[in-house]
Amino acid sequence: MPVGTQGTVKGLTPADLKATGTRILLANTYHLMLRPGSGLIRNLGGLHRFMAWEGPILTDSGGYQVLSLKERVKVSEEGVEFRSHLDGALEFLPPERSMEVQADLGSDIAVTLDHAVPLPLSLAEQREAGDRTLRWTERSLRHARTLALPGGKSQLLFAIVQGGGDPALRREMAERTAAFPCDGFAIGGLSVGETKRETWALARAATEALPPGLPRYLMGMGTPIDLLNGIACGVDLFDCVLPTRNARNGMAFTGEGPLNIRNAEHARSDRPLDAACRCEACALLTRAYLRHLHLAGEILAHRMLTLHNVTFYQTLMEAARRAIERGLLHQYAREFSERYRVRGGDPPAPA
RNA sequence: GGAGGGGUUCCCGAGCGGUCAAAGGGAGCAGACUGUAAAUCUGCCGGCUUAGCCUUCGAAGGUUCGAAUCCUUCCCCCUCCA
Repeated sequence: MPVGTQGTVKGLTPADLKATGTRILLANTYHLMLRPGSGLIRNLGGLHRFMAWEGPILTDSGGYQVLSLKERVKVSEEGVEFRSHLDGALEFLPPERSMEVQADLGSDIAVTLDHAVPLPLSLAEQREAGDRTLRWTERSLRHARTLALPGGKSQLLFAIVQGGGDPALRREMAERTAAFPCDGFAIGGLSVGETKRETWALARAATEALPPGLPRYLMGMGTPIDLLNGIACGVDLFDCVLPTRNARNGMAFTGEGPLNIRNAEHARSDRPLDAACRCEACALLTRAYLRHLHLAGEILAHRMLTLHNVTFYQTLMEAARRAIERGLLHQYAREFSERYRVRGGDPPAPA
């Protein structure tokens, strides 16, 4: 899922998104609640109509903003208190309100409100946040069932697994989350300070405790290698800002690893970003031209790199799906990893 | 012809006797970014055998323990008056 926090995948039109192979988007409760307001979107027929996107939308509950806006947030048992980053107004977001906003938006998949915490953190605090998440999950799901969506459509509900950085606690939280009646499960609170090795141990601890027949969504990750590792751990759905944000910051993902289009080595290159890519940028534009656009601060650079990166990610997922169908996922992941070169990062998939 | 202002490290531009290899910005070079307060942020940015040394503030000479800063001459540029 490309990330469309504010009801837009920055720089791309719905038609662009279709061309990338995107099927489902993510949008954000907290941001759309503050601006333009969920009531306004509901009155205009819901988020799909508002942003002219016909495909499915998953809405994040706002739980991540507890991390990303931590200096303007106070968490209590009742819910999350935000000091608006737009005008400083006090906004209270209890689990019930998050579900109401998501119902107003009319997303196809709503996600329960969770309490995400950064690592490292004391085990007692990790447990406290996990327990609170379970109580909030219960409240979120109970309240969501009382809500009507615009146009009478239905909405799937995903519950979020927290549990911090301890695999045993993670497993316990996943088991207790799995007991809730819902349509799928999200794994949150990863890539928040732990090592990659720990990330995958935690992800596996979670997926192994979740029912095999329902979708699992790994929240917020990751790099191309992360996605393959996540799939190997039994994850079905991902979202991440890397392909879009990094595109705007000059980074392009390729089969040979990420590249920084600002780098002088591309100044005279008439190669495309990735010769194997089907996107418009790769079909028509050279690295030298894209570098020029980026250094000149031209908006087209951001659009083209975003289009490329999202296409690259969707192509990677299509290839993974085909590999799974043929029982060749591990071979595919190994071959991809061998070609994909990252300085100093992204260790190979766990056994 | 007269009066005045100025030439600073790639560019713009501060400095106006020591704490100056010289503020700040730009450009350039590199890096970071994982449920987006991000078209953002960080580092480097004269040279070297880098806790030090060498070269540099239009040019040359001088004053001084010490000069980008003061003096002399010269070379350029700009503004106003004629």
